[in-house]
Amino acid sequence: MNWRKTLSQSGYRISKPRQVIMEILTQAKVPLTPLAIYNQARNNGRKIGLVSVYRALELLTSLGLVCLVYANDGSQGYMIASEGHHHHIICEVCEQAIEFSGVEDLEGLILRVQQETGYTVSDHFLQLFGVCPNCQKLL
Amino acid sequence: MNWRKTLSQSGYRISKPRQVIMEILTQAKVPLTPLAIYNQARNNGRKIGLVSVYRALELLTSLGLVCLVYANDGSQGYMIASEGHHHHIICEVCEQAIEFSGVEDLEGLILRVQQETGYTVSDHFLQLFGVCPNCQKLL
DNA sequence: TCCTTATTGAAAATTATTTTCAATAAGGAT
DNA sequence: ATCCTTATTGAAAATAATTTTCAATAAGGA
Repeated sequence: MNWRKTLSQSGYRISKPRQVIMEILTQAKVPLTPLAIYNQARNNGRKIGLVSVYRALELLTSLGLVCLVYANDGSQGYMIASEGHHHHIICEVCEQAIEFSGVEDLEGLILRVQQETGYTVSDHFLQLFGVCPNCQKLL
Repeated sequence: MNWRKTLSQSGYRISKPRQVIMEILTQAKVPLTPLAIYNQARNNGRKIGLVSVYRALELLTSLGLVCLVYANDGSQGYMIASEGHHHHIICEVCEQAIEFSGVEDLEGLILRVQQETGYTVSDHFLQLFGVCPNCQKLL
């Protein structure tokens, strides 16, 4: 299902700022902050307000169309999200981030932690950090 | 190695604010924001500045004595860290967070992702979310 | 095309974080 | 124990990030 349908079917409108933001995030290679998205839109001649960026990101994230990733230093950025549960691996040199899937690989760990801690586990967040193929060549 | 030694051996002083912060974090059950730490110190009659809290947290985190965890909503808090690499599981009801270890369980996943993506993986961040034993009873 | 109302965006308000700098205190040297 | 050096503190100011407010706009069903 594409993001336009997801928005409509949830009762939200396909507004200009939302379109611009989805376009930018779709093409982005690295996670972007709200301000970065705003600046990029401006540079492309698309006039949108920073407030709308904040609001749209909140909405899009809640719908699972966009997701928040964390740099190793704790700073945050937004990326486009594909359907289903994914994780990200981020290059520590160029920041380029890509998705990977693999919830199954965590099953064992989750079961063990549930037994050891008594917690029930309902969700998880995993991110890998490393060096992307391109930056490996340059080093 | 205790935190005092870690600080000294790295050339840092055991100052009052750092002691207060380590005390508070050691006793804390939930991750605390800089402001929360500051307020708690104040309430206990320990007069420290908020700026020092920010500075100390940055230092302590860089030394691995304290670590940053993320709530499911993206908000951040600090927790005491034990030695070695650990992960956290956070209760979505009461926010209580505890550590668990288990880097080994990720080996397989990491190897697979390295092959699939071409990235080399050097670090990772994992957090689980769920309900703690106590909150399970109350539900 | 009209009409309803979700959404926008500018400005103001609030909150979070960082910088500056003189005063203080940690801890090695004496 | 006291002195001395300098890392560290904390108040205030500066900056940055985020949220609120509200009148104007525009999305999309009728």
